[in-house]
Amino acid sequence: MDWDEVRIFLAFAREGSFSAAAKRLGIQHSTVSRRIQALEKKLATPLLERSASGYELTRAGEELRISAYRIEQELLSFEAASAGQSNEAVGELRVTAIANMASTILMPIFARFSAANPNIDLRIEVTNDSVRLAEREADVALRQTNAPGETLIGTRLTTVASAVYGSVGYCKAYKSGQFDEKWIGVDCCDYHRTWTKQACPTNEHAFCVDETSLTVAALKEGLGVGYLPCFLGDAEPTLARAREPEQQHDLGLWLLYHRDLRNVKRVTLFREHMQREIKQLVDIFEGKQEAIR
Amino acid sequence: MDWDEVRIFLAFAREGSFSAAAKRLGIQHSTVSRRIQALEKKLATPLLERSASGYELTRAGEELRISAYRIEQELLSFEAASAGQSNEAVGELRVTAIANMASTILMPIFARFSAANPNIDLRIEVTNDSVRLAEREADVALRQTNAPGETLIGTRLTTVASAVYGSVGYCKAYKSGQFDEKWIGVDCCDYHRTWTKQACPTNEHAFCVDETSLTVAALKEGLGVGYLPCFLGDAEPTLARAREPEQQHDLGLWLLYHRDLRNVKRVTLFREHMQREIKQLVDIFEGKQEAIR
DNA sequence: CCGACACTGTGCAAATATGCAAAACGGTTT
DNA sequence: AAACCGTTTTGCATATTTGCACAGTGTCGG
Repeated sequence: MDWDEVRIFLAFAREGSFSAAAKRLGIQHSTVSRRIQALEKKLATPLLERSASGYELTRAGEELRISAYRIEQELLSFEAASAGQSNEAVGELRVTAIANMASTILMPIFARFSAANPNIDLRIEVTNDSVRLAEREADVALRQTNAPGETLIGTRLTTVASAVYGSVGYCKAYKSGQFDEKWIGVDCCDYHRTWTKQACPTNEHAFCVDETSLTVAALKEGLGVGYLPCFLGDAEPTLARAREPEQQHDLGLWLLYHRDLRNVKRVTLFREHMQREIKQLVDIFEGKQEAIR
Repeated sequence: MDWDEVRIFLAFAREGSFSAAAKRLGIQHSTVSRRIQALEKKLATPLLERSASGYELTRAGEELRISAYRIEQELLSFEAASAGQSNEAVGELRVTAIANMASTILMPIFARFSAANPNIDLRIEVTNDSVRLAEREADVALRQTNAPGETLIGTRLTTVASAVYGSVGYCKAYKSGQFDEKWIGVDCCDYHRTWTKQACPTNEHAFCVDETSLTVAALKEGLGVGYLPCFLGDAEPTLARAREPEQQHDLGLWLLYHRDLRNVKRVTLFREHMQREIKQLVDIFEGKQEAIR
């Protein structure tokens, strides 16, 4: 029995299709298909069967999935332990961050880390949906939240304040009482969706976006007002605050990683780097206007 | 990371050399060497280092060995469970038996099982040293013992009686008091060695053998007397009992297998077959002379 | 001290697995 | 019903891995 086929099967069981599994594994779907076939043949047991929508695991397949998961955990924790021992700042470090942050304020920080640690190849990946660090989809996750997962450990880097923004022109006209505020419908994350709903209970939006960068662009066009993290809104000279930030909209910026990685050099280095750098930007994140002017 | 490399590493860690690992895995030693090299490269951690005699595992290697062992257990128990579910009498059944039995009295029984179950490919392997059923070196073991391992389960098929044999001519001459009995030195198993020592405390042997079939041949030549299982000694017309079997020399014949395999069809079938067949041969095994005459 | 032996590393040819592209299939939409 | 999308399967050329043979090295025993 080829143990590597179990790894491939696990990817398939997670993703639900050969194609998706292949994509994650970075191999061809035909290979996934063939190797799972080979596995079934060797075990003399079908592991999956066609169903109405996609595939469904058989009982044996389900059990193998569980076993494979345990094996994965076993190997991941071994890898983490062995990396912790060698204690060298080498290897790959996969960081997942939120799009709007990674492409703006964080990028120079990443760049400096990379320059300071040339032997660590840093891979930044943008993922807005929650990433499964237990399965090591990434080594480190940067997340905005007030309730970080329990099984993960990490640091609260800073507080991210948000406020209501509009274009400079829009805000001026609005404040002089020319018309009611129009809210842009946002669907980029749970927080912004909820806050918008609270601020604009009628839920009437003439314009909707599902991505923070689109919110910025829409606001610039004078289409209305909407929530933005201050570090984004304040950085745009054509935008102005329609309301000042409120504490209830504060979010923690967390740097999270799996317990097993807590002693791995490249992770601790990255954590310390982020803490140092973010500390200098705390005013920007917390929306202290003085920091801008 | 290729999980299959962990499997190969485990074999290496067990056997202590590339060659031996390759032999057990049924692949080339160069492959073992290359894949372990590849594994070390991927982990960026040395797993083994040269030492005075052979290789020695590094700390990381030792940990990987432990992880790999757990993984193996995980997969073996999955395989057993999945085979148990399908409940079909198909697949490979690896039986390990003692040489002198397998080649004589048991062979017709194996043959009948094979004929009755054409979809099970039966592999008989002769191993005198204790086999590790936990690592599934075999599915079923046939062993002579009075203390079967605790972690294994199985059935006591019958009692194997042993007696002292010599050639017909030798026994006749000896019984008529022409000379003292000469003991052949045997080293085929702990039991025979111990018994021989007890019977012949001087430990003076003009002729020594280390295999039961050699004992038979030596006895036939009239070289002396020695212990044989009755089913072997009685089957040889040119041999006669120098002494009758004693109860203290009785051994249990056990059919042993791993707990996980207790519900696997091909194993239960084999067990039942063996029980049925051996029951008919109980007189031969217990050395009841009437059975022969 | 030398030869026999067993083990590991390397070059090359053969076997095997992979990627790629096209075809087949199922489900959904127009 | 037809066209489309995403997915899986299949055939084929290529890339990789494996086995094999040989060379190099260390150990053991005479």
